[in-house]
Amino acid sequence: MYVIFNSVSYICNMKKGRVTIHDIAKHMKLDSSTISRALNDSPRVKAKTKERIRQVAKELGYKPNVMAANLRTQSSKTIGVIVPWISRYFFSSAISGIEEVAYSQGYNVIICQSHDEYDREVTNAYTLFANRVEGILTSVAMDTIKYEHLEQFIEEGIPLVFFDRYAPEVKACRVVIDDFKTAYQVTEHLIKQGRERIAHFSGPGNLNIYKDRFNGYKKALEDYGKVFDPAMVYESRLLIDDGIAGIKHLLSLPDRPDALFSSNDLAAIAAMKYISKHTEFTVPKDIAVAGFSNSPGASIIEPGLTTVDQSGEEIGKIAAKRLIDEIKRDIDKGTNEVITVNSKLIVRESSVGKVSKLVKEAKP
Amino acid sequence: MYVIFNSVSYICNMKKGRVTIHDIAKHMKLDSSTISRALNDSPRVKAKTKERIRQVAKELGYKPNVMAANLRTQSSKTIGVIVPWISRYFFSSAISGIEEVAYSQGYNVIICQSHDEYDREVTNAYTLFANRVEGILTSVAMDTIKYEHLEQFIEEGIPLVFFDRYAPEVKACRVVIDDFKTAYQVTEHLIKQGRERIAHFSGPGNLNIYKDRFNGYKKALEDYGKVFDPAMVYESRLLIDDGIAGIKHLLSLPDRPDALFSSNDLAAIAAMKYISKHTEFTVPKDIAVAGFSNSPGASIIEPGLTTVDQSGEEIGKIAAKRLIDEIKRDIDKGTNEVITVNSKLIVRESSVGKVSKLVKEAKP
DNA sequence: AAATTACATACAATCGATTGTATTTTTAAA
DNA sequence: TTTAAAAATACAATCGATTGTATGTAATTT
Repeated sequence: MYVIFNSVSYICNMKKGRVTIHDIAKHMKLDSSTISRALNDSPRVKAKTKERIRQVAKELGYKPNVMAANLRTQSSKTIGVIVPWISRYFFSSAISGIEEVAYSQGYNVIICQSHDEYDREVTNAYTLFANRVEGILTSVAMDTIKYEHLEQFIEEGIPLVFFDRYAPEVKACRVVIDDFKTAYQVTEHLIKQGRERIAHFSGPGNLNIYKDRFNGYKKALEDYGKVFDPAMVYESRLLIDDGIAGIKHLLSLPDRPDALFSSNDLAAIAAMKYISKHTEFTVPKDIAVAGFSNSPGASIIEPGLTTVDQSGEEIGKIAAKRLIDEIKRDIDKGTNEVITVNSKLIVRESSVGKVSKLVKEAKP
Repeated sequence: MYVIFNSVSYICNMKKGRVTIHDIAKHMKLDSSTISRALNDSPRVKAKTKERIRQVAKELGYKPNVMAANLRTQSSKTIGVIVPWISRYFFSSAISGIEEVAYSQGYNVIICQSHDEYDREVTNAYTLFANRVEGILTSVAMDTIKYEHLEQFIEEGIPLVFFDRYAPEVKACRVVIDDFKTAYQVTEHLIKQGRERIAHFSGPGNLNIYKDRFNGYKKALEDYGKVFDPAMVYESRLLIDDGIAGIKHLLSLPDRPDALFSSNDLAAIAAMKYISKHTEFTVPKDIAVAGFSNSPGASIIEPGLTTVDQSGEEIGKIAAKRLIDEIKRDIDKGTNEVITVNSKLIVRESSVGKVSKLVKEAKP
């Protein structure tokens, strides 16, 4: 019979030098491999021994060092995420969904933000690579027009899944909503409310989502026999100031719009705020407004903002599931598959009702 | 002279087996230790050799494996963050600030969410420990009343810094705003607008921030000679439904309030929405409303919500700086130091102006 | 009781980098 | 030219776990 517990207290007092399986092994006069197998519940260790080992491990305050395990097993159990801004509602909810799925499957998540800048995105990609992430989830920066930093992952066999904003050139799965279709529906809705001159806030043309939304908008106009007027399109980065500048510009035109479809909620809300504070127009009477994304602000503003519901959480979850699937199955990588997540038009008061007389008068 | 580049293409084609310093060493007929030193710019390697090594490393597509380096150096260059919800604006902006500082100092950030549940917080803490994070930043869950899972870090010499919500029992630095003082100011402001019956939405009593805000509210009432009426305090988890239920309840009282100070914006906005949609009262005429945190919605809602500006980004940055300081200096750990970040009352229309006649009449 | 099998555990290499010490090469001084 | 000192590089152990192989012991079969 061994008496092994009397030195336990001594070991526990050792501050820095964490307890390793070798310490346990020494204490129990066993080999570290047996400890490892026991703690991993291998059938190669007797049940009774396992129990004893677990007991001692607990008493010694053993905590596994996953870094060591990962090095040995050549797996990091980590996935990397690059988003433009963590604090944007859409992205933070996507991250929330990603984290949810990842943790349930034993993966850690390392998060980086590109601040919508290409250079930072490249640095982030490098960091994630050095950390040997097993997969990447990303929504590309507004500034990104080269993609080698993303392609390197695919070349090395590390799966990559885009969500929301993707790089068409890169052969990777993408989880998106049908931007074209939903933008079409938004525009159609505005047309059906009797609007004649529908303006559009668009984002940087290199991003698919904005291109698609623009195309959906344009197609709807054409299908319903409205003239498409380039002067009605205001392209920007869709920040608050852009929304203000955009609406200011559009309302100053001789032939001003009677509706606005913004490619995101942020700019739409900024525009609405500007209209109600600094102009004599009212929403929706004089100008109907619709946004995109259904951010929390859309249901707070008065009148409620018509927008497109796009659940970041759901998109994040689906993207994470797909990524982990690719990691685990170790196949199917590099397919260009497109996963389309449901999105739907949410009609609120900002776009409903007949256009006001004012607009008609303003026309020639 | 060596001719070493002709086999490079062969190596580059090797998919899985990543290039290591040993591969470079073999190719250059050098020792891996020299490669390591060269890539780390050690003075022990000749400048010319370094240049050659860097060149070959690049050609072979070498990417360092930080996991291996970390294991050897006993450092993970990673800090862990546990927040209740990533998608809450305050937390996502705090994370944004944390990430900002961390990356500038070469640290990665692993993020977990507790969903405001104790059990998940414990699991998260365990995961972060296993990943050998060098420090922890956390804002504790609403449900947390035991703290061993946090204390273990301090016991093991891993610095921990609280931000926003802290555990008073745990001997760790905390980065907070002066909740008592600002809550006092909010209440004072409402009193100065001539409000007589000020209600309060409070959060779970085990969380310092809500306790402090409540105490600030109470103290202001006392200082200004108002009676403190427990019936005017509604305690909840401050979610949207809680805000609705709370205002419903308060307005149904025989002696209803003429002002509301909510411990967060979410519930305040929910209450305002309820008031304008389902009652005959108006804000601020019949009931003034103030919130806490200055979330984006506060400036979107009409009338604008009076609230307290509390920059998540700044708090996150300061907390991260402090944590990294503790990690690096390897001293000063376990001090109970409190770092107070500026916060200030933002007065908007929701609380300004004289109280309406209606209220006076309702009084005895 | 001898031989065979199954079971439990030990040994040793390995993952990819870092780092103290030893050795070789180069340079400078005698 | 010989030798000492300095510079450049090689050797080898290490971080903490995992895992294929070897070894020893107990259980089973003949």
